[in-house]
This record gives sequence, structure tokens and C-alpha cells, in this order.
Amino acid sequence: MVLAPSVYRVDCPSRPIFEHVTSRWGVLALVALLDRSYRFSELRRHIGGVSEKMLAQTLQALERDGLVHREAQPVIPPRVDYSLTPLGREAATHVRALTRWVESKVPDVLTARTEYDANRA
Amino acid sequence: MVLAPSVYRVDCPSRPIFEHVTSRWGVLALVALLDRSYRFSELRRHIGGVSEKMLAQTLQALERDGLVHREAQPVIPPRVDYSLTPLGREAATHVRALTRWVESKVPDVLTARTEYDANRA
DNA sequence: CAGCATCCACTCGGATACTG
DNA sequence: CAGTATCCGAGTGGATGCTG
Repeated sequence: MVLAPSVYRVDCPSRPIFEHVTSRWGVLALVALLDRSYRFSELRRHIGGVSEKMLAQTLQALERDGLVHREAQPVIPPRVDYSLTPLGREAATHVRALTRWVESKVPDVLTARTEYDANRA
Repeated sequence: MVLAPSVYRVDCPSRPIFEHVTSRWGVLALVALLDRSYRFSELRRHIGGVSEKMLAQTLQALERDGLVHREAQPVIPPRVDYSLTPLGREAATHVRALTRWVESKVPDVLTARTEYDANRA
């Protein structure tokens, strides 16, 4: 077997999944839902800066991938709760680890950038 | 301290870093460089499907962030080697863990999608 | 070989308005 | 409240051609 790992194939099926999970709003939704479940608007306020459209789109992709559980209660006014599935919890844990690492290294990166920019001016 | 974590701020400084690391080509470059160093074109062939422009852009961002080390040898024809810095190695390890997790869960996700789509037709 | 500059098609994502 | 539909501007990313 000399084929390249699937991650290097253009049509690699894991790429869309990866993008859902690491997308701008996907990351924030997963990390938020790791703490507790949220209603739609509640999650929207919590994240901040996300449009209805993008949050709905993000949650649908994650739900379809089996990472997020959507529970719509048949009441008026509508009430929909979002939570993580066991699979989603695993994903969110990885993502949170990565975001935490990035946040902890922000100073190092800023230092590196300053140095990089200095060697160009 | 009741302020929201910085990751929820629109201008959160970690977001661009995170995006460099999890970007389409950033991921593949980091994972590849975890094994060994590469020359530019060599890395380009290894990844496959990436344009010169995007690979150069990706590597520059990662170099500026202090994750990738670029070593240009003053020879004709030019030879430039790319490798990971210690910081980059940490990042790449996290990223690889996430990609591996995603790849291992592709079957589960596909199953979930089928079920999701079935409940809509 | 290792890029940089330019052009351009396309997609993403935000704002707005509307529905059950 | 929890979405869906439509429009549209900005940015992404690919193709091409050129340079040291």
C-alpha cells in the first residue's frame, strides 16, 4: 500500500467534517455546548457576533454529522434545545484542547510576529 | 472575573492564529512537517492539489506566527527548507490528533447523515 | 527552484425581510 | 421564538505570467 493517507486526497471525506468542526462558529458552538445545553437564541447571545443564518447553518451541519442533538418542543412559542451527542462531546474536547493551546501561546506568537516583521523593515 | 473568555470576543487575537493552524492547507502542511522537513516544491507535491500561491501564503503565515522555520540556502538554483519550530510541533500534534479523530469517526458521521437525511425525505 | 503580481470566478457570510 | 429566503458586497483561492 503506497497510496497517500486519505487526508491528502482532494476528495477526502473527512475534510468537510473537519471544516464543520473547526469553522469559525462551529468551534464556538461546540465549546459552549460542552458546558451545558442551550436554546437557539440563548446560544446566539452567548457566542456573540454570529448571525442567525450562520448559527442555524452551523448547527444544522453539526446535527447532520451526528455531533449535535436538536430537540424541538412542540410548544408555542417554539422552544428548541441544542446539546452535544457523545460523538460531539469527543470532538468538542479535542477542539477545546486546541483552542486552549492557541490561547496559551498567543504571547509567543505575538513575539514571533514582531521579530518576523522586524527582519523585513 | 465575569468577562467572557477571549475566544468569544469578535476581535479575539487567538482567532487568526487558530485559523492559520486549522486552515485547509495549514493542517496538511503542519501534519506533513511533523514527519520531516520539506523543500517547497517537494511539500507541494506531497500535499497535492495545493496551488503555489496558497502554499506560499500558508507557509508565510505559519512562519510569521513562529510555527514554521524557513531556511533559504543561497545557492543556484534556490533551495528552501521548511521545518517545524518547537511551538509548531506542539500545534501540529494537536492538529494531527484532531484529524486522526475525525478520520476514525468518518463511518459514524456517515451513518448519522444517512439517518438525518432519511428523517427528511 | 522558489516565489511574487495580477486577474477573475466563485463562495462565504452579513443584513434584511418574511413565516409557522 | 426559531427559523427560512433572498440579495449582495467582500474576501478566498485558482490560473497564469514573470523574476532573481
